[in-house]
Amino acid sequence: MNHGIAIGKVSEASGVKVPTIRYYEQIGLLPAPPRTDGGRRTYDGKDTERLTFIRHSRELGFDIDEIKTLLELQDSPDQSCEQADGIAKAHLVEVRKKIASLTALQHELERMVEGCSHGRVETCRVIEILADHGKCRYHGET
Amino acid sequence: MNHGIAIGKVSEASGVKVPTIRYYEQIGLLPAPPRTDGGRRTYDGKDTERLTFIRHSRELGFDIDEIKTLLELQDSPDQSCEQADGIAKAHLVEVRKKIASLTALQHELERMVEGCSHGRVETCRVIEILADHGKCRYHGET
DNA sequence: GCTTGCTCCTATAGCGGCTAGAGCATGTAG
DNA sequence: CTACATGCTCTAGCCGCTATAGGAGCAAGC
Repeated sequence: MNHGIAIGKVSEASGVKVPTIRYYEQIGLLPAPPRTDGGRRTYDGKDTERLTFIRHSRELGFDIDEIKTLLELQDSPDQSCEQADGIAKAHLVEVRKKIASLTALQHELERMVEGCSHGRVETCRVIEILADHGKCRYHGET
Repeated sequence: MNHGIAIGKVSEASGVKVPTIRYYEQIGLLPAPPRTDGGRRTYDGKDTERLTFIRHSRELGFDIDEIKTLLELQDSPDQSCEQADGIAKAHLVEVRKKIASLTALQHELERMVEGCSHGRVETCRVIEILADHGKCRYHGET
């Protein structure tokens, strides 16, 4: 009888790399699964789902702590989804901020690159703007 | 006679924190300055400029290796600025990619949040999409 | 001179989220 | 039975800092 999915299979099915799965177990994001007599981890379908949830959440930029909360919420379906909503909304705000900041950064880089004389470093717009903060229009965060 | 600027002053002038300055020295981004008899670092105007250059470059998202190259270029003004140009251009490409990815992410998050019934977790769109990758339209990187 | 209190010093460890490598044990196909 | 893939643990490394501990230096006021 072959009960339980090996870590490699669960990795393939979920898209989470093997060492990352072990890391998630270590930090308590994924429960420690039962082991075979030989000491190998054996997973089931629930674990695969959980890992897929985690991977997807990470792709969407949620950090581990947020994912922990989201997973706990998923486990109690009768609770209000206010908290999940809140996490997503807060994250959306952060993403919008980052886009705004990166867009300003993009414009500044364009200005640098376009203004470049393609000559000697002495007259290079790129170096010039980096050296003199006053010549730069970007004052945000990356 | 008080020759040399103390690390605190250079920090204030450049906007780079004191431990970060020491860190930059450690990794060879900033040359080790002379010391007082008591063993304190003494900087000059050039160092302040260099640190400002570094800070500004970091704000624009360049990594330490790129900054090393840019600083070397700045020190040899007669060279062609092709390389500086290249670094800036490559970085611009990365920034544009990131913006595109974050914009897709933003839309997906909006869809999640807007679709939320604000009821129980069981019917929560946020949790639902995270659990089922197929329901998500975002398939990029953050 | 002496004390107060600020700045500075080194050295080490930690952050997040993994990833890589060493050196073994186990499971499986031919 | 043997080869080889896959698994195991443990440790260290990545980036760019930041924080903490435990001291030493130095200027100003008394």
